Amino acid sequence: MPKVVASPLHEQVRKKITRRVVENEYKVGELLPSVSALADEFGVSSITIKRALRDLQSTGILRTVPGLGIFVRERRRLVRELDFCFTSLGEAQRPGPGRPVHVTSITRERILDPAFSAFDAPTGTMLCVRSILSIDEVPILFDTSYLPLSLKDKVVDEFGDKLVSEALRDQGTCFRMTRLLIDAAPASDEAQQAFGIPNGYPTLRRLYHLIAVDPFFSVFGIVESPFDRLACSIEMDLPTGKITGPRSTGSMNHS
Amino acid sequence: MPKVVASPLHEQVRKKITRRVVENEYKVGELLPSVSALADEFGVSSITIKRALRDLQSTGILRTVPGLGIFVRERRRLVRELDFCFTSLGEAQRPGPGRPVHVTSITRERILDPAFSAFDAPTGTMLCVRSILSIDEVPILFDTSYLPLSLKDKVVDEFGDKLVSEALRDQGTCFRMTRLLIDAAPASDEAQQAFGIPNGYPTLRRLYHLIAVDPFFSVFGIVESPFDRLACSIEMDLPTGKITGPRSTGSMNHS
DNA sequence: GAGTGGTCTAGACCACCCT
DNA sequence: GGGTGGTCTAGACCACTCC
Repeated sequence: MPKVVASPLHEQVRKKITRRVVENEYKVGELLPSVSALADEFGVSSITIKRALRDLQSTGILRTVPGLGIFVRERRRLVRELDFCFTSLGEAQRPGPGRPVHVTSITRERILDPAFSAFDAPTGTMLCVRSILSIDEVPILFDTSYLPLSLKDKVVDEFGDKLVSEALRDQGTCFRMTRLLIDAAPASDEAQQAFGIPNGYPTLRRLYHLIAVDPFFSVFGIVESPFDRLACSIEMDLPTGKITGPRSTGSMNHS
Repeated sequence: MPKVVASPLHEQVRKKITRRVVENEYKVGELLPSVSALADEFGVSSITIKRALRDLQSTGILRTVPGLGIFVRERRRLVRELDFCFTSLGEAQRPGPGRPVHVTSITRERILDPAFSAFDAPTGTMLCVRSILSIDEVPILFDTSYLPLSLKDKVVDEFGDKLVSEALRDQGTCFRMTRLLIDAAPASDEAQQAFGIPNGYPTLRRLYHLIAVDPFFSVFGIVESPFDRLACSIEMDLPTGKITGPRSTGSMNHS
């Protein structure tokens, strides 16, 4: 007799709820039944329902409002053509009403994230600027830039309405090469706070190393975006291997 | 008087345990103290410890072995230069001892993932081939390819030791363009099974659309990798915006 | 058998929202 | 007040591993 191990209750419940969302039984913007109602319906304890709902947190399909209930979240995502520095967002990033870039901190820190070991990032203390770029009031990018300490006075007045790499370029710093490393990761503590996302939420990251013509000047940094707010696209001709475009500067896209 | 809301116990515990791992107090490969021991030490219930440990699942820093305990996992990751089709892994992917590519299923399916709406993917039934690419016995890529139904007989014998896109190219199919969409996402059910990763685990995804010279022939697909097993890199000259390389064909990297 | 972690439950307390 | 979900606990049961 084959050994059949039933999947855990919270997993069954999670999948049932997921199915109801993707099949539009629970519609976007709608309030889900209360935990106790779901517990009655599924014939399990309310704790198990809570467990299932909590495990759905990282999928981004739900939004819980304290005291009100749990809603089905809209899924809409920005698709951005991968460009040479990748921290810009074209016209959407121009300073203007709404001030899309907000600097959250300027500190002195070492580069600690082990992912930077792929670059040969310096180990000493650097100037660290963190900022949030929003579009239509929605935070999309969380940027952490590491700059030489000497630079502070020169660029600090430009912060507040553009990203560090943009500010430097506008001030005449000439970069000759960009190294990018694209990966995924659970949200950092800072990103959790910046985006209001829960622990473990998947993010798309772009670690960058901007190499200036001045051989002693480099900018390191990392941009994080919640997985459901940004994706990046690339097109290339196959015989040449060269990148086509960038053509469009970012478009909203249901996904 | 400022309102100070203490962070939840499970969050405090989670951060303490995380800190002990990153600061090497709990070393790689080592067994963590048992749940009850941690509960005693932190002065909380064992349930709260379990909760904290479960929330650490998606960070990939722990590995729990049933009946034994919880270990600190080694963090080592493949960094792969982004190339024109992005489903290949250079020499590592050549068929040989160990048979790195394993086809898990060949079915007929529609493309359902809404992320494909960024491409103008067909809505009809297609031939769907899923396969796992491993390196050193470790699964790295989970590929889902969607092909025209007519193609089955022609390529099916090539499956089993290479990815679909590779097999097609080796059979003479000439592609003129690749469209890529890179994003992050929680692991799909299939990826969870293929990689043995828990629900909600962040993955790096590359959706691809290979456009053949034959205007009626297209290949769509998606490659998923756990965030802690693969990252991709890119270098470009800045004045031209052209991609440098690919140079190295993949290297292991602590991160 | 004694240890491990995973599951499931009941029950209590809290903060929040609406009426 | 009565509704919501989030937190924390105690306790029971299970499957697993090692001795």
